[in-house]
Amino acid sequence: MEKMTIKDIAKLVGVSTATVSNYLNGNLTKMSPVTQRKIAEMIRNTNYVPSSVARGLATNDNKTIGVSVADITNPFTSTVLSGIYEECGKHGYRVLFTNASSDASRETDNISKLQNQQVSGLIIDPVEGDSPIFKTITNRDAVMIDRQASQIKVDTVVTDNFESVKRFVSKMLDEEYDTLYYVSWPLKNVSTRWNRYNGFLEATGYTSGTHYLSVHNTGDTSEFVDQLTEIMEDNVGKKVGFFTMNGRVLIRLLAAMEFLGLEYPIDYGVGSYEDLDWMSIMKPGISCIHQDSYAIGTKAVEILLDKLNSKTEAEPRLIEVPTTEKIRASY
Amino acid sequence: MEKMTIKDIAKLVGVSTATVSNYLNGNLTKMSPVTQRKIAEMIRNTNYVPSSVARGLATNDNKTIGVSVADITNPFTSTVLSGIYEECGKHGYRVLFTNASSDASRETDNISKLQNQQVSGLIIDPVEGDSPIFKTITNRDAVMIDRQASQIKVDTVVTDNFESVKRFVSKMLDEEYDTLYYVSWPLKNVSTRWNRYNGFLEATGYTSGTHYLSVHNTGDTSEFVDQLTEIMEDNVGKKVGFFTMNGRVLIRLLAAMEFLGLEYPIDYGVGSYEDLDWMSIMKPGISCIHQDSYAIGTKAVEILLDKLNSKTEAEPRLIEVPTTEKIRASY
DNA sequence: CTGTTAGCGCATTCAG
DNA sequence: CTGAATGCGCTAACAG
Repeated sequence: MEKMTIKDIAKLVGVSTATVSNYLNGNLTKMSPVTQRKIAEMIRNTNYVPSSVARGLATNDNKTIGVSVADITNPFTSTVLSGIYEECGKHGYRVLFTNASSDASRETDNISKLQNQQVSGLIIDPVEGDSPIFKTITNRDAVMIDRQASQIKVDTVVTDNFESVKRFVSKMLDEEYDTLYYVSWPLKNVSTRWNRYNGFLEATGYTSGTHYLSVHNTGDTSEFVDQLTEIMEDNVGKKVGFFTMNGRVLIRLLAAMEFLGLEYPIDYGVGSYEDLDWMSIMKPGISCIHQDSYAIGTKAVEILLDKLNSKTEAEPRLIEVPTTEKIRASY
Repeated sequence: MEKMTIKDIAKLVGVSTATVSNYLNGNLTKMSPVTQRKIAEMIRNTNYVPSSVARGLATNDNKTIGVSVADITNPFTSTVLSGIYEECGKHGYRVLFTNASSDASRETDNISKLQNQQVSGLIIDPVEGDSPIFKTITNRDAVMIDRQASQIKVDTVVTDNFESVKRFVSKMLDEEYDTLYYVSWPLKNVSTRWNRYNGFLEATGYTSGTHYLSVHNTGDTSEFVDQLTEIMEDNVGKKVGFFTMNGRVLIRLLAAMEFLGLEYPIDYGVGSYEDLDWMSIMKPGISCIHQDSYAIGTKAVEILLDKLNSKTEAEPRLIEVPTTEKIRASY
């Protein structure tokens, strides 16, 4: 059973390759119903499948969208990817996957490679808000997700960071905390971290730069523990709470607190962005903000394919996907 | 700046396309050093990048490996994928991603699509141990990971399931448990679940079919809670322990126990397969088996590319990646 | 309604 | 050491 080509089935049916090609592309008006039927049957019998590679060469559009993610290991990201894949499948697109492992230079590399593979479109989950490579992408064939560039040059799909944190932290405030802290990876140039921080500031009224605590995602957390110690000492007798900007940061906080012999919700209160499965079985459960990662993926694809089909370049938009709250008992 | 082709740079340099092609493919002996230099320079100046699509058509090998995963949302799987991507990149292969969302028919679909996209090779993380589509894949261009087929027809890379569970459970036994239970998703035809169960049986000496508890990964867990209740009632005054076959199952168990008002390690002991970041911050920390998911990914790619390059079909092998133990205080 | 033909960008003989 | 010619599988005018 050799690999069939369009020529083979044309010969078998007794028509030209052009006719078969037309059939494959749905130009049914260009041939008689009999021919259609004969071609259809022959294709079924031979299990013929057109070569997407050849088609890609001929049409200069190989129906694949390239995805660059910052870190596939992040549970948020894998859910987004599943959304992307699902939506692409619905529209007959494949997905070419790349992962930067949180390394900006890897990302640059990945994106330029994707561009050179002549993908139809690009979906980028950026490592940081800025990168020279971003200058090379256009709003005609790309969309960004999760994190927004400092300058929005292409459509960007993010979760509702600012407002949802503002709302959530306001609720924490209702519990009469004396003081609240925002805990995050180093803010750097990452929009999600900043937007959540700003939502936090808006709710609390604190001034920027204060009530902010950063952890490094690398091994050593002694510095972080020291800062925490100081904060807790400064606030003896007061009610102090923390808002962590994602699940992994929350883990750092909890580990550090455990190390200090402190327990929530007694010694401190805590709430977090991101809703991970294990948060519900903590004792007590972690109150958090649930984001619809899957929808971010599907939405991004929808927008992208829309653009690809209507070759008109529009103004870049910022789409915010709403969140929900899971109130449990951690604060 | 139009898209350059091999013809363009051939013309610019003043040689034929064949020479440029030879240069691109490292056949440097076929041209003078001067020509090499001129071509090299021209390529640099024009930012020329050969079209992988065209090359794919011409060579009938488009340097992409297709990946079919059972569920990208599984933390295990995303780490594996990152390993796959990394190793592929090192060897100049791209990765075409597909996800079955734990649906066997989606998987069949995905794999047959990948086959029709003329990928160079296939890596499959199967939904179940058996599927008609597996008959269509050969050991020349595919490897399976994580779960093994009931009949090993292609090289398969898995974690050391049986032995590591056997060892781990033996240690639990040293703590003088009166009785131990294995908790799992329904065993079905999934090798990882069975192999871990068999390791459990080997260590405990129980007979197959006993001391086994299954949870469904769908919403309702009332049945599971009932079984648990019964077990705990049957064993009042005795020391009872549980081994969960992965992190998500552990979560179900913990949630159910919480519902019953029971606490580890007091009312029961627990250990688990899989080492997830949150397990260390549970109180007390969860003792578990740590598997090297990343290595599974890289290993799979290594084996696959090996096969692709040495077109000789060998006997399918089963490769087991070793695990390590994280002993904390949950039993 | 159907067939001819010329590419798409590159690799690969085979001559020179 | 170099180039002309041919083909990979398919699409897209353009004729008929």
